[in-house]
Amino acid sequence: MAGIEDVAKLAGVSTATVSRALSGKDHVSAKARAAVEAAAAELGYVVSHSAYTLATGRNRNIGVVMPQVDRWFFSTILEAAEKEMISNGYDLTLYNLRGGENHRTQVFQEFLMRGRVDAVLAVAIQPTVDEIAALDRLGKPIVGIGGILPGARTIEMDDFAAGKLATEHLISLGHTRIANISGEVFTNWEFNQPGLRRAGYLEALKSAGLESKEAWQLMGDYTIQSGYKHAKQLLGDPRNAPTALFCNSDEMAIGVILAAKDLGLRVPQDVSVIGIDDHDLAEFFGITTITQTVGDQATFAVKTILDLLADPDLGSHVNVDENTVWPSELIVRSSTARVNS
Amino acid sequence: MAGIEDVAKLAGVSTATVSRALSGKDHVSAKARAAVEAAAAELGYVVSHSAYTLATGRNRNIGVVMPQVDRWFFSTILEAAEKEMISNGYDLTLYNLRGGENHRTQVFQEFLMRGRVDAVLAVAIQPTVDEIAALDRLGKPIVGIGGILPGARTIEMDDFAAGKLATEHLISLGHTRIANISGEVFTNWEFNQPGLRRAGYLEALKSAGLESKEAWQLMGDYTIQSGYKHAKQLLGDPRNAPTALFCNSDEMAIGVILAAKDLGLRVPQDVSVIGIDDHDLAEFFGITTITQTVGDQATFAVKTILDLLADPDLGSHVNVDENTVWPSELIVRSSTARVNS
DNA sequence: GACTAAATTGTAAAGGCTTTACAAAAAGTC
DNA sequence: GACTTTTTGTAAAGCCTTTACAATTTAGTC
Repeated sequence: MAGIEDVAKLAGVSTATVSRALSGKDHVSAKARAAVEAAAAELGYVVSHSAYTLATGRNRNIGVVMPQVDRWFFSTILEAAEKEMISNGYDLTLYNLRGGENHRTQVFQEFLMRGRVDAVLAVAIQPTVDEIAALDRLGKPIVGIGGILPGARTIEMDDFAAGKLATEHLISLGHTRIANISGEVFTNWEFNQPGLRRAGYLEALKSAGLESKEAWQLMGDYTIQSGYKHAKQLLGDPRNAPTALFCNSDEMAIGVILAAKDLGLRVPQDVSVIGIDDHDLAEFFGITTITQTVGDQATFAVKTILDLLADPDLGSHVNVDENTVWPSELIVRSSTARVNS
Repeated sequence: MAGIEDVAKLAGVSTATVSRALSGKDHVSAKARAAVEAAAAELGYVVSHSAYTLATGRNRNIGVVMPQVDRWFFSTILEAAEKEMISNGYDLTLYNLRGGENHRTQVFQEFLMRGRVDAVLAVAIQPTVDEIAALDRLGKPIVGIGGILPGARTIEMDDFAAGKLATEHLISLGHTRIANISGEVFTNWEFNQPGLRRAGYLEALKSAGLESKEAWQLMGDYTIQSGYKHAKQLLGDPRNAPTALFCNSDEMAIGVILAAKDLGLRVPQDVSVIGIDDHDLAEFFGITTITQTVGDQATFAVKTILDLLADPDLGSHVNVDENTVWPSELIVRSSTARVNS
């Protein structure tokens, strides 16, 4: 393996110049830079990453922590985040917290703190105040997506407002019997996003002087299967059947549409359905939904991290826990219509 | 930040003993080990990962290279691979090659070669012979999923056999008009898996003395939308309508089912559909399919990498390019039935 | 208790780069 | 030609562990 000295020798300069040239610093003549680059290419030299890290304290590596990977929301974020990182020369190290409390602790204690990463992107995960403080002490920025983190910058859609807007849309179409299929929160370190959306739903109903039955407040798990199961149950029950459903995810809305079809109900003539996400499949199924452009959220989050890394002062307790409310808007497609009275 | 010397001082031993104790090595008395652990805990000491890497040459980090993340196949692999790695103390660094040739070159040259990773898991990606050789020279194992890599260990399902089996299943039900919706390969570094499945399909037809029309050989992109579009077109055309479709993915099979429904055709009475994957949704939609247990493939691949890392001799050119044909089997559900003659 | 073998511990070098202060050389300016 | 500015080189310190080897301690045996 060629080292920096070999390159210096071949290029006819000193190691200091090689270092300066290769890391794109000032005070290097064009000629010297070219010679160094040529020599490096010839020898197949690449700087030793660990030596670089040891000397500079920088890893050029960002840790992404999420509760799971194999669902639309998370893999979409990963896709966008990786792209933004790699094009800025940063690696993405993935920490999936699916393994429970022990696993979670291990990740924070052993991996994030050991200085393998320069910063952390927490997706739909709520680190403890202590964990955030510890990272802060190490000078490692942390940015969150999906909820508010005290002591860190965050990006989130307004889940309460989204729940309210979705419900208001249905109310504006004359619906009075409106159900909500929410999501479940399994651990105490995830955000209570389903609760907020549910609250928005209840608020909208209340403002309109409408009621929500107990039977209309369901708990799903974001999947098509779960939307289907609940909708079949609900729409098949003549005493409780609502005329409209607000689902916490587009996937569940798809499940609802399929269930309605199987019951011989037409969407939207007999049942209206609205989701949240603007999932890849939403347009295909004609789902009225509320966008959250998650890929863009991820890109923005990574940009914020890179800014923080470039100028550490930005993070110094001034605007640290600034929360960006991500814009989301209603997209009306063909799954909602005026109630059939 | 506490360093190893601080711990040594507090525990009243040398740095060498601290190192031995903390990395679980032999030749440390129980007393010394306890003292070191107590001191480390008190000071909140964690070993510097970069110094560890510089001293040992090991990163405890495995690079995963894939052409995209936000599709079922890839995110399922990622989920399983991360789990296996983290529980063995390895990090997963993600390299998504979606950005085209330049991006791909950058990843191989700058990231993989720079020694940021100890090994590479290539998913549905075909590195060049040179790239594999370069990694080999650096002593970095590379294991592939999804196709055969000359010079590396690989795991793949037998795509030809799967295509043949799927088609034979349809033939055994009396179908003679069988179409295939294949996949597209966009870059020259991805495996030609669609081609192999198509070849299996053609072989099965040929063996049975059946023909495949040009119109029955379609090119999809693995998505529900694409299955729907092609199926609607095909099933709606009275001259060409097949009685059965073999799809390269379960998602496309779902699209076919939805298209059939929209055309008023019953599945499986009027049209049979078979997919490949055993996707999360396959059971829900009652899709007859061929399993490929991708999560298990990923786990196995990571285990192989860890073995290779533990015992480098294993990789020394003896069985290097051993390919594991991953078992896959037919799961018959309710999307296929005897042809309606 | 002397002697040998085994286990434990310490010392010091190695690993490969970046940084930096200072000095020296080259280039540019009037 | 004197003076300023830019570029380059020198050389050492620093980053923090691991590990080979030597030294020391402990255990075991007769």
